[in-house]
Amino acid sequence: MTQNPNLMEKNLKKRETMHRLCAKGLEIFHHKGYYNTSLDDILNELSLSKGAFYHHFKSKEDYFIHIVQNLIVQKVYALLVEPLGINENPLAAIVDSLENALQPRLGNEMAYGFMLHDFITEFDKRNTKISRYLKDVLKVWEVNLVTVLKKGKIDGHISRHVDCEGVATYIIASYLGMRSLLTNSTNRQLRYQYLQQLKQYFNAISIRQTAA
Amino acid sequence: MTQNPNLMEKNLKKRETMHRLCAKGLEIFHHKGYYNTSLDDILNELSLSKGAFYHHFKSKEDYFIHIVQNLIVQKVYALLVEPLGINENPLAAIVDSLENALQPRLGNEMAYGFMLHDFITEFDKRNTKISRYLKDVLKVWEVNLVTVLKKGKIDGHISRHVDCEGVATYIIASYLGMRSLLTNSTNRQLRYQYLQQLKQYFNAISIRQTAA
DNA sequence: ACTTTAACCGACTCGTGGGTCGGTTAGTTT
DNA sequence: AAACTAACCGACCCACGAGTCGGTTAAAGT
Repeated sequence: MTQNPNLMEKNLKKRETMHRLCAKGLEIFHHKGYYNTSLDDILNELSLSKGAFYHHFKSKEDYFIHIVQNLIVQKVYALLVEPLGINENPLAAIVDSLENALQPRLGNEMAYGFMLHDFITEFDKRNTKISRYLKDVLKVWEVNLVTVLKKGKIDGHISRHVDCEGVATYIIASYLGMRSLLTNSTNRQLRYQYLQQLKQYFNAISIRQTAA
Repeated sequence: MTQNPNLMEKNLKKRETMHRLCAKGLEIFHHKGYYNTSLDDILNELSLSKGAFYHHFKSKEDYFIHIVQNLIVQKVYALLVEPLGINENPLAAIVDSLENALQPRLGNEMAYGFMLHDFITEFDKRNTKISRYLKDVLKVWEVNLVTVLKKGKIDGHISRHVDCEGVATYIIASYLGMRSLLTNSTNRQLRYQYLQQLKQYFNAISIRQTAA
């Protein structure tokens, strides 16, 4: 019960190991797929044992849910939600955030930007519990998109007759699909084509700013 | 070597069993996922044995490739390629085909319309051989989309400055993503929103037909 | 110093599922 | 009718991977 510095240190150790497990787990799960990755694959890389793992997590499923709630949520916020507030014009902000999210990340973590979709499709029909957690994360993005779109209407950037929920859905759908097409090929061409067409679409729903 | 009617009959028997296996396999694989379905799951439903299976196919992988090349290709053609030729205006034809493909099919085979995407994401990073076969099928759709889009330009339905490859990519991406969002919920709302926004987008790249 | 406990170890169990193999049956050929 | 063979049977093998459990170590508490 004593809350002295020693206990603190123990907690830190625990947290650090759990974080190492989660980080490496996310990396390998995303690379090879959840069901195609055995715990030993991860534990070997970290020189940890089964015992260590089950000391910290009660199952592989529990483990992955930790990863979703700690790491994946963070990435979605950082890449897709927070950037929405940067530009005063929401459509421009969305284009910027997607362009950035589709960039292959520096280092070896290519296409690391947004793994949510890969996992959603993997767990769909296989593990409804995990699916729900993942869809919740997606919902966060959607809600934020709708919010900035509505604000864009008020601020006169977006045509008043558009259906913000519909637009958000369409953006998400096209982005998810794009991510599917991009796997295997870090294809600059594809990314460029996608962003160009997205802008075309945005033209159709935006209010042209009369220059001067 | 004798090509008499009896041999014919044998071949028919073989073909019939293989077809039953493929059809049921596609149904269950699509429902539960390839890796989540054991051969026994399928064989029990058909009251067939391991021996029968391995008499006709050399492995589970070989089996699935048969399914792709016989059944999935057919469905893609029937649902997404052939309808492109019906309407003289390609954008209208595309909208119609997608609207139809997103309809849940009659009977219990809901969302049966287009399973290609589910499989592509499942095999990505897990089985590159099968992935290639699946991507080839997707490519067929893409090529046909580009063809009708280019024809649409010539016929004066589509603005001359658009990038047909880019448009095809964008259509495919949004459609694949839409399919992801539709799983679990046979959501009429989502489908409607998607088609509305697709039309918005098409407005941006089409040449308005001056009525009268 | 002695005990307790958190963190970790690794051999083990056990269910699952792809693939094998020695059959049996029923129809065909000669 | 005997020999042959395609279609099919189902018990078995074996690898793999999630989860278990009785340890060991090292630091903390007393």
